[in-house]
Amino acid sequence: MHPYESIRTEMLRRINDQSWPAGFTLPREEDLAEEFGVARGTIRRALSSLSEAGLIERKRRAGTRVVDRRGHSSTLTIPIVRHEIEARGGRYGYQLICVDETAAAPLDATLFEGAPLRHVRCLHLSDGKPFQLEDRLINLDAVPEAAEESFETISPNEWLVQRAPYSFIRTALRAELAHQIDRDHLGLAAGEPVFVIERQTRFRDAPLTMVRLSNRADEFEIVTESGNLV
Amino acid sequence: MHPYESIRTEMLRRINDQSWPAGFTLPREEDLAEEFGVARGTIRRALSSLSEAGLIERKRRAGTRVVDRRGHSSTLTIPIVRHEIEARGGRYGYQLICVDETAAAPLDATLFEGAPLRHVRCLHLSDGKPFQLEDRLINLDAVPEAAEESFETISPNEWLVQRAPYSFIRTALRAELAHQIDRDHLGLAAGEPVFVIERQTRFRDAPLTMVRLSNRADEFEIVTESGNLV
DNA sequence: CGACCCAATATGTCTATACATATTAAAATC
DNA sequence: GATTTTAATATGTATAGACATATTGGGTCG
Repeated sequence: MHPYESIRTEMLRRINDQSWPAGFTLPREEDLAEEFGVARGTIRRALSSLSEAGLIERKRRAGTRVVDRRGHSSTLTIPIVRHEIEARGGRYGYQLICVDETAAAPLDATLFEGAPLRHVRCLHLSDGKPFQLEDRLINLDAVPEAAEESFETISPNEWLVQRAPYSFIRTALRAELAHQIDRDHLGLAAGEPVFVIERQTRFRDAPLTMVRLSNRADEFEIVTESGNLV
Repeated sequence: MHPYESIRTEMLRRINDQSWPAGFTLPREEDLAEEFGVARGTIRRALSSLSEAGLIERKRRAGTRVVDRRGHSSTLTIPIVRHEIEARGGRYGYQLICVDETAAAPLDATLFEGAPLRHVRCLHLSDGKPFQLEDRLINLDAVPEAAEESFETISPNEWLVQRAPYSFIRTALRAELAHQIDRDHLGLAAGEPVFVIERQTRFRDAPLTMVRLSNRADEFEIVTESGNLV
C-alpha cells in the first residue's frame, strides 16, 4: 500500500468515527504533512481523492472541511445497449424500422429550434428478441452527413459516436406506461411499464441529437456498485 | 486557463478529430512534456483528468491508449428524497407506516443470512402528498441501536446516514408495475407504473441495510447533466 | 517447442521548492 | 459606521529529479 493510500484510509477512519465530524475543518496541508511524515504533495494526493469522492470540500484560504452529507449520492454509469446485451451472453441484433424527416410522437423537437432534422427509429435485439426501442432525432445542421446515411446496417447510436464528438450530455431516466409504439415493437401488452432513457447531446452549444430508449421493464434494470475507498 | 487545462483541451481536440483515433497509443509522457514545453508532472495532470473521464486508458509499460467507446457511458447521481423535494420547492413531510421484525413482501432477506432484522416502512411526502414509499430492512447485528429507535420522527434513511458509515453501495433502478403496497400508499390505481430504486449498503463485508424506494412514475425522474471538459 | 527468467520501459509515486491566486480578516479610508 | 484597500493565508499549480513497479518482449534452458 502506498503512503497516500494509507493516509487516505486513516483520514477516512477519522471521518467515519467522527474524530473529524461533519463540518470540521482539517489541519492545513503542511501540518498534515508533518503529522504523517510525508511531503505536502503526498497529503494533497490523499485529499484530492477524498475530495473527488465528495467526502470533503476544499476552498482556498478557507481550508478543507468535512462535508455534511445527509444521504448517499452515488454515481452510476448507464450501460450501452450492445454491451449490455453481450454482457448477458446474448447475441446482439439490429433492425431499422423507419427513417424520415418529421419529428415523431414520443419526442419533442422544440429543442432544435427549427433546424432540419432526421428521425430514425430502430430496434436492438437480444438473441433475436426485441430488447430496446430507439427513437432518435438528429440535427442535420450539426451533423450533415447523417442525411446520406441509410442506418440500415449500423445503429444511429454507434454511427454518431464514431463521427460526432459531444461536449455535453443530459440524461433522464423514467418509468412510463408503454406507448403504442413501445408495445408494437417490444411485444408488450397494454398496461405494461417500460424503462425509458432519454438523452440529449450537444457539442459547443449546438444540439446534436436527442434519443428516447425504451426497454421492457421485466428484462431491464440499471445497476451500479460503488466502493467507498475503505 | 492553466497550462494543464489547455493541454487537456488540445488532447481532447486530437481525440475528437481523430488525430488520436480510438486505440491509438499516445506518445510517452516525457515526449509529450517536451512537445508541450512543460514538466512531466503537468502532462500527467492533464492525462489523469482524461483518464478519470474515461477517455483514455493507461497501463504501465504498455503506455496510454485512446479508449474505443462505442457509446456514451455517462455517470449520474441519485437524488436524496428530502433534497429532491425541497429542490422542487415542495415542503418535505415524513410519515411512519409500520415497524416490525419480519421481512416483508417486496424485499428479499436472504442477503442478510439469518441475521436479526428490523423492518421499517415509511412515506416521504411533498406538500402533504405521497411522493416516495420507503421499505427497509436493517441488520441489527451491524446496527444494534436500530432496535431501540422508533423512527416516528426521523426517517431510517437519515437516521442511518448519521450513524452508520458505509463502504459499499449497490444501487439498482427499475420500472415496475405498482405493487399493492405502492398503490395503497402512493395513491395509485391498478396498472400504473412506479420507478423503483433499490439499494444495498455494506460496511466491511457486513450487509447493513437494504431499501426499496418506490416513486410515482408520473412525478419522478432522475436527471443528470455532464459536461465533457470541452 | 514450451516454460521460465530477465532486462527494458512507460507509467506511478514521492520529495522539495517556488510561485500563483482566491478568500478572508484586518486596516485604512471616506 | 460603512465601504474600500491591503495584507495574510491555505489551497492550487508547476518544476525537476529520484526511485518504484507492473508489463512486455526477448532470450535462455530444459
